[in-house]
Amino acid sequence: MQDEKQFELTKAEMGEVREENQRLRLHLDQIMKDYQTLQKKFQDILHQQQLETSTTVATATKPNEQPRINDESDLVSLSLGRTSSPELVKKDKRCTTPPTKSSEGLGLGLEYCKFELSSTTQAESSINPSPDNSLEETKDEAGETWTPQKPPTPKRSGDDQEVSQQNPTKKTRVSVRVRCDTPTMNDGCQWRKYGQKIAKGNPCPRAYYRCTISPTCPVRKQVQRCPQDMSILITTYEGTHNHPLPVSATAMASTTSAAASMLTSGSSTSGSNSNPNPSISSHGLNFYLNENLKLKPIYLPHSSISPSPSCPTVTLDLTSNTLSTSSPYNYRTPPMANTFPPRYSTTNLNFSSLDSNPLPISWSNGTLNYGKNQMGSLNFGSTQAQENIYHSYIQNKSMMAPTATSNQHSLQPDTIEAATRAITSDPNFQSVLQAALTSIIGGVGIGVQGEGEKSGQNVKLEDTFPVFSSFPSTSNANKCSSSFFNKSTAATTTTMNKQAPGSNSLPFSSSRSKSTSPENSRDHVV
DNA sequence: CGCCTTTGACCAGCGC
DNA sequence: GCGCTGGTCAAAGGCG
Repeated sequence: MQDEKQFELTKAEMGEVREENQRLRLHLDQIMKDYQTLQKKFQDILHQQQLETSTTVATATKPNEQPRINDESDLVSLSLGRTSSPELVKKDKRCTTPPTKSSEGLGLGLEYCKFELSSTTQAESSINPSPDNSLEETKDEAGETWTPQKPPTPKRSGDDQEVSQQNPTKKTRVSVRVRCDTPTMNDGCQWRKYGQKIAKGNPCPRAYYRCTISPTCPVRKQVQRCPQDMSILITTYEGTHNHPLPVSATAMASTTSAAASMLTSGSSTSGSNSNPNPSISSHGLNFYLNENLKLKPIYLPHSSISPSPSCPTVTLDLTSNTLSTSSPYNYRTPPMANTFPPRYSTTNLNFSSLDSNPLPISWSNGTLNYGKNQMGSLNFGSTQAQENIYHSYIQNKSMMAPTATSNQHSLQPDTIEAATRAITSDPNFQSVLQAALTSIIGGVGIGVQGEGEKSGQNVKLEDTFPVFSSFPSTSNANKCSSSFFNKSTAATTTTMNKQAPGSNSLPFSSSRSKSTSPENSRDHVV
């Protein structure tokens, strides 16, 4: 009798297991379907882009480029967003970044394949990030570097033709707001200061830096303190690196590149986007996307740092929200939009923590470090499947870094839905999320972006996030990384990470800033 | 000596 | 046209 009972029980259990198995299978089928759909979509887009840019990139070919990739052991080739298709990488011996149809540049493309090219005539890379970083070299050899405000000179006319066809004045900028008590944010790149100005309305001087990793690199950045909160450092990047990037620089570059890519692709895909307002609030990771001013722009009060009205700007807000509460100003009040005429769309990527997390995120050693308990706020699940996959990744990660995943929230249904729509309707959005996640999680490995793409809808994070155990850290106490946030990081030095050593150039001059309190700039902020 | 920062001058764009 | 402002240049000086 007992045996019979046990047999029945086991039978029932087996039935349940079988049922569950069936469910899982259905689930898997659904995922596979989604994946295939997305993949098809992605390939379509790639195909389209290739068609569109095939005429412009025909010249950028050099047989010796490919081997060079392998030579640079500590340099990483980054191709974000649309550039991450492994298929494309294989196909494209020219090392072209994936063709984009966006007229605005991916501000900080990290492609380096064009590094050695000098004879190509491509559109300005910051305008068109595709295989065209060579342009800078052409320009620079002529003694003219990045001169956004200068009218096109005859020698650039060839290049600018394409640019002007797209948009002559638009240059995507990526502005990163980071809480940082050091003069500059260590993003891994080498910068040389070439100027400093006191911008109107901001008592803190703005410093201008130029990338010095390559003498021909057109990338520049502006560093400025936020007038409302001096602990916030606003770094605005412009241009595209035309050289290999140190590993330590890839995190920031990938994120900014992705952000810029999102800005550019946002306008190009908005028409077909089923969700016209992909504003996602996933427990702390907020994407404020306004496309072509269709949405009410949400400006940061520090818009003064984006000086040129001709530059669409992406703002990555990596500050904690506690700031907002401690400050007399609400940093995300829509009325701020009135202060700055929205000539061009501005995208704010808000990585702030909504809860009052005292640990801000920071760029450390080139890696974006998020405070503990932040991981839980980064859920991009759309369907249960996506959520599960991401959670499984999180869990996976937590095995390696147990402290990183201690606080996981469940997703609000509408949030999930919004995320789903956004992700599934815009492949580029996915790249952005991927890059953001990549950076935030800290194990950044965009170099193997191809793997991530393979996974289709559900980004295979394990493949995309190789641990950067070799991430160089800086010994420069002046940098955010070592002094403020990442106190736990071992301070191993590396020459790659040398950034304005001993820089006291922080646009944060006490002698100049007589009025650094928020009150003094209130009139500017309105 | 080479690289870097500092800083005043210069230039161009923009608004009035 | 003029003044303001942002952005860049380049000489001078500092530092390792």
